[in-house]
Parts: sequence; structure tokens; C-alpha cells
Amino acid sequence: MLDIKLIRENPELVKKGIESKKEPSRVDEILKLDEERRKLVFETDELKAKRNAGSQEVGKVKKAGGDAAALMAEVKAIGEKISENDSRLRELDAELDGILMYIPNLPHQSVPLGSSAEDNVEVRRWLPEGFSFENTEPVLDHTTIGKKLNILDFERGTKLSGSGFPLYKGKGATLERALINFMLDYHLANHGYSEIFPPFLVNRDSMKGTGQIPKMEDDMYAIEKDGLYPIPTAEVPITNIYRDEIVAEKELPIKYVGYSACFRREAGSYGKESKGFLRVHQFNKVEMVKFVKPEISYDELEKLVNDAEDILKELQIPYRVLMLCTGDLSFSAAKCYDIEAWSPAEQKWLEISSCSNFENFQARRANIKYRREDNKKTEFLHTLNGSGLATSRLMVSLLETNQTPEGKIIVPKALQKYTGFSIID
RNA sequence: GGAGAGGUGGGUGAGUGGCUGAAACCAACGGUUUGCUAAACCGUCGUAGGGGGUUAACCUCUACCGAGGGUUCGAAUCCCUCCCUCUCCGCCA
Repeated sequence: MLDIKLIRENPELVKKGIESKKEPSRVDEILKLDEERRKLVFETDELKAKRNAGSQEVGKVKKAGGDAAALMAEVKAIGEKISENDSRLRELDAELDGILMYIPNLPHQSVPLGSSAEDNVEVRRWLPEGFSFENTEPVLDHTTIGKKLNILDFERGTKLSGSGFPLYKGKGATLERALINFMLDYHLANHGYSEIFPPFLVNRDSMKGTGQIPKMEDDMYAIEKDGLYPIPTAEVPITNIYRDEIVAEKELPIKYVGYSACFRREAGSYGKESKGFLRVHQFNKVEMVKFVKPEISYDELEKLVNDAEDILKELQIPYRVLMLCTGDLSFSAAKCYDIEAWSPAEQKWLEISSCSNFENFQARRANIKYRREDNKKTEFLHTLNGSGLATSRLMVSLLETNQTPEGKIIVPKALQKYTGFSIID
């Protein structure tokens, strides 16, 4: 959520930012509602002051044994006007909030202008030694090799739950589990995070806090009976850990890493790019979340991306890092880097990580503040998060880049102590 | 799932219709004292919104005692609905 004061004081700047994200700017509507609201608040507060004084007077008169009937009638009339105003105020607040909840975060000034993924900027790429984009030997795509080696069973996954619910079997299941453990251990040992194992179902307030609701409501699964939502990412429970809290400055930065299964409806995306692991309703992800002071959040974003990249280097998987342009930036993000891994069979890059700085956008929604040591004042902190990494798309790259000409899979060195085997055949 | 108890400021906890935004104590912070630490003493010690202001300090008003409604001139205090926590029983990994 944006600061209403920012919108009030810099409407043009805000409009420009929203439009660069290709979102509808309803700034003028907001300004109008805000002005009406402030006027009404002022008027109503004055009435309330009057009522408070009046009813105190009633008390005094009654205590002295006098007749307060006339005064009581007068105060009652004020009270009626107040409740009228209050109900109008509630309407205004709801209306204003309704619009504000749909206003996206503003892009940081370093974000390139652009309208779609075409305009994203590649900032660097990393390739293992001896790597070539040309496939000298034929490479089986992940669904084919997965079936051949009996480690992935998409058909039976579909039988169990529907399309997009992958079933891992045998060494495939072990490999998936090894990846998760390796990534968690690596971040814990090398990057200074502490581990969280969050709930996979959260309430509506949590979904609002990180911005999935209301805008992306249709992409979320919902358990209506209990008012709970299966999380689309561990970002939701982990960021909401500090919802409605004020943390001490000396606690910052707080860096958490956690595994969760992720559930996404992916409404309306059937067909295109949905083969195998490319788009699924349930996948596994290790997520990094940071709570930091505003002045260091952009340095922390760079470190966050590096932390994610380290995993790919360890696994010897070719990747590139993109800086998203304004038009491709997600709703809550001020700046975002995507990491894409190479898929030899698809002959294209697959997004496997997204590292974002939300500045105080989520903190404002979720009401997460910190108290400064110097002036004891509270202010919203900055939140960041990044996948480190998502396993399903990573599995695509892994099964394809580590394939032998005979169709066996060599388990990357870094994973072998987690799998207990070095080859899948 | 059944029965009962309870939700007050960072914590403990008082407050059952009128100077109570809320006693007291603890914690925290600032200071005095002290060779240092401790103790003692003094002071500060919620959040949000509006208005004013040399837009900073500050002044002022309003709201908030789990959430939302209601009764009343006036609600932390009375009524209704919901949420949550705890205890016992049942069930279960």
C-alpha cells in the first residue's frame, strides 16, 4: 500500500510511477475522496469534542441535583449528527481503501522503463566451464527422461489431483528432497539466514499483508469453510511473522530462509508452457525473506540475488540475471531481478527465481515497523524476498544439463551427500 | 466435537456507567549519587488520524482496553454477534 500522504503531496510523481507499471492510475479519484474524508473527519472530531464536554456537564449538573433535560436533548442531537457522519466516514474509508489496495508499488528510479518482458535487461550470465548452448548430443526433455527413468509420473499425478500436480518417484523423490535440504543448508551455513518452517495455510489478513489479496485473489486457492488459503509462496507466512509488530532496530536486519510447498491456481494459463514442470499448481520452493532498515534495502537486494546465484553455481547450472523493466514488475515490487536457468531441451531460459525489494509497501500493508535508536520514532521497515530456489523448474534444467548420451542423470557433486547416490539410471 | 474460564499499555495486573488514555508494580530509557558495578532516588515511558505551527521541536482535538455492532447525555465498564487463548473430557499423528 502506498502512503496516502505521498499521493496527496506528490500526485504527479505517483501517477507517473503507476502508469509506468501499466496499471490504471486512479489518483484523481483518491485525491477527491481523501479531501472529502479529511473535511468530514475535522467536522466530526469537533462535534465529538462538543459532545464530550456536554455530557460531562450533564454529569456535573445531575450530581448537583439540577435538571439536565434540556442539555441532554441538545447533546443527543449532536450525537445523532455524529453517527450520521461516522457512517458516511466508514463508507468513504472503505471506498478509499478499496482503491488504495489496488494501487501498485512505485518502481525504483533505477528500474528501466518498458512495457513487457521484452524490455527486461540482462545484467549478467554465468556458464559452467566447457558449457555450450548447442546440444552436441540429443537431449531428452525432462518429461521424457523422467518417464524413462521412472522418477516422475505426471499421468498419475493427474489421476490423484489433476494436471499440474507432479508425482515424484524413487530417486526422483529423493533428488527433490536432496535439493531442498542442500539449498537450506547452504543458505544457513554461508549466507547468515536462520531457518523457518512455516504453516502452509494462512488466514486472509496474512494474504492481504503481502499483497496477494485482493488483486490476485483468483490465482489463489481458498479453503472457504475455514477462511484459510494454501500459500502460493513461503513469502506469505514468513513476511507476516512480524505483522502488526514493532521490532527493535538492533534486531535488524532479520534474514529468514524457509522451505514450503507452494500452491497456485494459475487460472487461465492452461496449454501454453504448461508441459511437465513448466507450470504447475504445486511445487517446492526455498524462500529467503529479509526485514531491513530502509537505507540499506537496495544493497540487501543485490546480496539477495547473489545468494540465489550461489546455489546455481554450486549446482553448475547455466543461468542469467535479468533486471525487470517497469512494465514487467509485479504489483508489490519496487525493483526485481529474475534469475533464469537454461533448458537445453527447450532451448530457452526458464525463470527459477525472483528477487524483489518491496521497500515499505508490504510493511505498510502488514503494519510492520521498527523503532529507531536515535530518535525512538517508529517507521515502516523494508521487506525483501527471493526464491532460493524453486525446485520444479530447476529440476528441468538439472535433468537436462546433467544427462549423459545414454540417457542417465549424473547427480551434481554438491547434491551427492544428500541423495546418497551419484547417478540415476 | 462437548463443558467451563478468560481476552486491559512491552510484561504482571487494578478498574462494573461520569476528569480513567487508563492505578500500582516490573521491564526499558534519561539523569543524580558512586572509584567501577549494583542499589537508591528523580524523571520519561502507547499507537493512529485530523487541525495549527518557522512542517522541526511543539501545541491541540479525536479515536483506540480482542474485532464489529447496539443501548445511553456519557461505555474499558451494560447488551448482541464474531474471533482468539487457556483448562477438563472425547478423538487423533
